[in-house]
Parts: sequence; structure tokens; C-alpha cells
Amino acid sequence: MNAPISSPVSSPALTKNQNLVFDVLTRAEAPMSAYTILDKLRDHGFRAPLQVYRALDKLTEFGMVHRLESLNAFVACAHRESECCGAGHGHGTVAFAICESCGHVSEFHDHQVDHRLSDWAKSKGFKPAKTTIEIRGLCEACAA
Amino acid sequence: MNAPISSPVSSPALTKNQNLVFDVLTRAEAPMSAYTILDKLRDHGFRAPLQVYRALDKLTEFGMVHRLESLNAFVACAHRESECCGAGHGHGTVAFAICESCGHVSEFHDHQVDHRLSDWAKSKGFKPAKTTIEIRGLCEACAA
DNA sequence: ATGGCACACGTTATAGCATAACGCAATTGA
DNA sequence: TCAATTGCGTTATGCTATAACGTGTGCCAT
Repeated sequence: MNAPISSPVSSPALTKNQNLVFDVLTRAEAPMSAYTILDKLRDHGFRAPLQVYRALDKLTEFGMVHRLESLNAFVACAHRESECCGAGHGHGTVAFAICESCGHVSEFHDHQVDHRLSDWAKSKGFKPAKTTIEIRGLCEACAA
Repeated sequence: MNAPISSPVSSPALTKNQNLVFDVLTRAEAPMSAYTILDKLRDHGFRAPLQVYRALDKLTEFGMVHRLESLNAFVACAHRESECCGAGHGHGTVAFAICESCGHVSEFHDHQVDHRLSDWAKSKGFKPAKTTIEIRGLCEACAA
């Protein structure tokens, strides 16, 4: 009795660890590092970073979690249910606006940006695998 | 005799350490991590990571070096002389295409992408400070 | 049923990336 | 001349991520 468990709330059938990590991220107001997640889950039996990283790898693969490269941290995907996490659909690249003051992250998507970038790639014969777009700055509230 | 030295080849007057780091990056075919740079410069008296990081911070500030967030590594700016490194001009955000096979990096710029992103920011009251765009995938040669 | 496979898990150890905190030396300019 | 600034060097430390090992479980083709 170790493998996937009928998930109470999440999309694909997640394992116990995956559910725990996803729940922590979903509740968070800001991105969390793997080690911060680890600390939050010590009460639930987590002892080592790998337990977190393995869950994060899967959740990222499922599209339920995004990694913020410029922060070395993770957020739950903001596109609820139907839009984002469906298996094979992929609505393209997601962009993030990260407030350096309050830590809040806005996730958005822009087809034009997507097209421009993939046009560039096509023109150069470059085959994109994963695209990162992160804007760091101050959110409206913090810029005031 | 410790401060800036008339630089033999570079743009602003760089210090000795800044020149050494910049030269190593300029000669490199692919991005380098701070520790790789450190190893290359042991012969020149470098002993500690901070010596590298401090030089990288300045070079980045000057616009002569870019940090690749998804790689935790650094590259010399590909825009030669006039275009990129001039003090106050800033031609906007730069994007990178990073080959995961050979490590080669292409630096480019797209006004439309820039505009799209800053329009989004404006509409949300978000004040951008620094924008990261990195496409990882396979370059033409490696995709063949 | 059983042997092989794929996968999640747990643990220990280690690798790789980045900065804090101290003090010294040189430069600048009121 | 004195204070402020900047670069430098050193030691120590902290944060991020993965390697390598072994265990247990479910699946399913033979």
C-alpha cells in the first residue's frame, strides 16, 4: 500500500507525498523553496529534501506546479482545473510577474509573445523544449 | 594601486578581477558557472567564490554579462560594443535560446515581445525591474 | 503463481551555488 | 585630514539539488 491513492481533491491521481506537497503549495501566498516545503511537512513524516524534490518533479510534469527559475522556488499553477493541468493540451508558455517586495506572483499567458518566440525559434531551426518568462519588479500595491 | 585600471580591451574601466572574469567568459563557448570561472582563474590568484561573484555582479550591472537563471550560469553579452553595454541606453529585455545538448546560447531581442510584456505590466500596475526570457531546447545542429 | 518490470519511497552522503561578516588598502573629495 | 566609498582577500556558513543505495508494492505477461 504505497502507490497512488484516490486523490481527495487534485487532478491526476496523486501519491500521498505528492498530495502533501501540492496542498502546502496551494495554501501558500508566495513561492516556496523546496526546503521551506520540507520544513512544513516534517510533522507529516518528511525527513529529507529528496522526498520534496521527487514530488515536485512529478507535479511539475503534471503541470500542477511551476518552478520559478529566478527564485529557485515553486508555485502551484494558477490556472484552475480545466485550463492548465489537463494531460496533453498545453496552452503554451506561461509567464510570471514576481513582486520583489511582497513576494506575490501573477501567472499569465500571452499568445502573441508565444508566437513571436516560436517564430524566432522556427526561423533559427531551434526546437524549444521549455520556455521561461519571469518579470521581477513591484506589484501595484507595493509600488504605490 | 588597487582600483580601476585602464582596460586593455573592454568598455567601462574595469578592475583587474573584473577583466579576468570578463575575459574568461568572452572566450567561453558556453555559459559558465561561478565555480567553473573560479577554477579557470586559480592560476591568476583567485582563491574564493566571492572574488568571482563580486566581479560578476559588477559586470552584470554594466550590462557586459548576463546571468542565465535557468542554468545558474553566466555568459558574456553577445551585443558587441555599441549596442548593448552603453551606460544608460538599455535596448530592453534580452532573450536567450539555450541548447541543452551542446550548451550553445543565442542571445536575441524582440521589440514586440518587449512591448507585449510591458503592456501587460502597465495594465496591471506592475513595475518591472528585470525580465528573464529563456528558451531551452535543441539548436539546429543538435536537433538534426 | 511467479518472475520481471516500473515506480514510489526512505536514507545517507555529497555536490553545486551563493552570501555573511570580518578587516585591510586605495581613492576621492569635502 | 578625515570621512565616505569602493575593491579586495579570507573564513565560515547557508541554501539548493542530486547521486547512490536499498525497500516495498502493484501490475501483468508468461
